[in-house]
Amino acid sequence: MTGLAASIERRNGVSLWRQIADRILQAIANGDFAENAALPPEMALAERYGVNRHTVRSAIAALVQEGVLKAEQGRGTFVLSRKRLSYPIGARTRFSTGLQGQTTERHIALLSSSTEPASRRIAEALGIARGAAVIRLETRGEADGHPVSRATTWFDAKRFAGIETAMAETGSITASLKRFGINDYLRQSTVLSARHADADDLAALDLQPGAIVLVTMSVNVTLDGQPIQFAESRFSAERVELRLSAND
Amino acid sequence: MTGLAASIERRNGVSLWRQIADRILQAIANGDFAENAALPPEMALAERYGVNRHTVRSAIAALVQEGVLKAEQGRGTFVLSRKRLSYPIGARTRFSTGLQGQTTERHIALLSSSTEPASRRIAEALGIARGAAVIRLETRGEADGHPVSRATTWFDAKRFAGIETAMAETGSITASLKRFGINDYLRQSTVLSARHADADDLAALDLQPGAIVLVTMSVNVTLDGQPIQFAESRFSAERVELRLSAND
DNA sequence: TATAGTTGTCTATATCAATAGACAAATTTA
DNA sequence: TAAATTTGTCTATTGATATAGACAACTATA
Repeated sequence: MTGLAASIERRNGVSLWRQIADRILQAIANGDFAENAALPPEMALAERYGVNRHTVRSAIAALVQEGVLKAEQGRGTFVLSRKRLSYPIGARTRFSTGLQGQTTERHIALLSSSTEPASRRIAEALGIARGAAVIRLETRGEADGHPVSRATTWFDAKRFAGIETAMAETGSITASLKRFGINDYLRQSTVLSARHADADDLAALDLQPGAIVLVTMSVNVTLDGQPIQFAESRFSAERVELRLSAND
Repeated sequence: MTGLAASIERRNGVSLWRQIADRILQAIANGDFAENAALPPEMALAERYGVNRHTVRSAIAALVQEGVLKAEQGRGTFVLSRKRLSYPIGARTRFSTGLQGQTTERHIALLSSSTEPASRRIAEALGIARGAAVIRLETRGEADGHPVSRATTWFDAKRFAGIETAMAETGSITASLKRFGINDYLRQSTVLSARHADADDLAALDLQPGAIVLVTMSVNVTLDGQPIQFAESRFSAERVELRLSAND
């Protein structure tokens, strides 16, 4: 709400430069800076946060490294990257259609797949016996070549044998399910949480350590309520916001 | 998914002990430990994360300070606190009814209120002129005496003059709106994001520095679609998860 | 062309974070 | 009771984090 303001805490296990970098990222994501706009000078930021100029420089260096900012000696420091993508969540959520108008190209890349026995949680969600075989897909959602989400998805192995091939070929869950005779489906429930990104998230989403991910756990069902898919998706909180609409 | 596993990153501005503390909190919130269950011994944790025992001890010390763990010399370290509250988000979300069954007592405390000119964003959300007077309420949602959420809410000052008094008296948005002739309302839209808690969040939600908050920005409307309220709410990601149901 | 404003680099110092090892203190188990 | 297990305390060392100050290099502007 207040842009670059909001204060900084000491001795909490998070370094000052990391906290300041987070605040700047937040401000950019909130749209407080236009693209190519100049950041306030280092001395001004140092004063605002009550830290040394070198500490601010560490924060800026990290963001330059990340490709978010560009510093020019004598001129100033400039914002390169854009606002957050707004990702809709609702009963009819689809990865590719959701981002229409915000990006031009999007697809889902299959990173790996395996078959494993269902844990209790997954068995419950899919309505199958605990320990029954499930197919696990590790995927990454990409828009305009940039990673947007990282998901782990489980399907009943009996009903959806070979879905990993369909995913690899089509790059789309919706298209893959069509091959199994499912022409429409709904998102039954979603549980939302947030945490620090782990090593896998960092690599897959091209994040800097310390980044935050939004986590959704969802169940998709056929129109008559039969569960078909359980998924845990991770989104970069810096790059994505989730939007819930009433009419969806 | 994998409980206490998930690895740890170095040189990223977030100290190892803070990262380990976060992982333990996550595992507890996920229900990987029963209440009063023993944490693995310090040496085992140190080995699992590839760090020195003293680093694990720092993480545990922080969580003991927070009241999440209790260490007993010679016996072990034990989990005190419970799973996350599951907070429903949907068209008919209400603070007090949402947590039914999970808590016994809940209300909203009014921290402060003020009148200010509407920013562009708030004017748009409420469908009033930019700069028109709006009432701003700073509130804290509490359940069983523990802080759950911290919210900032804006109302059209013309239509809802004196609503701060109603809030202070009733401790409920729903009850306050009734005094203005609004017997029912819907949540029109919600935008969800996450960030590190700022100083205000830390104080209001009784969090440790470095904690993550889930942020929702929502617009409530009357049944015929007239906007009445714009709100930004912050929830502790450690203590709360947000649940989206299809039939809501 | 000065001058002011800005980022870049260097040196120095103090504190925090992390590692390492040793042993004490308390509890549980054989 | 003795041994094993576990948390608590202490000392020492290293590297990362943060502060402080000075000055160089570059840009825009009066």
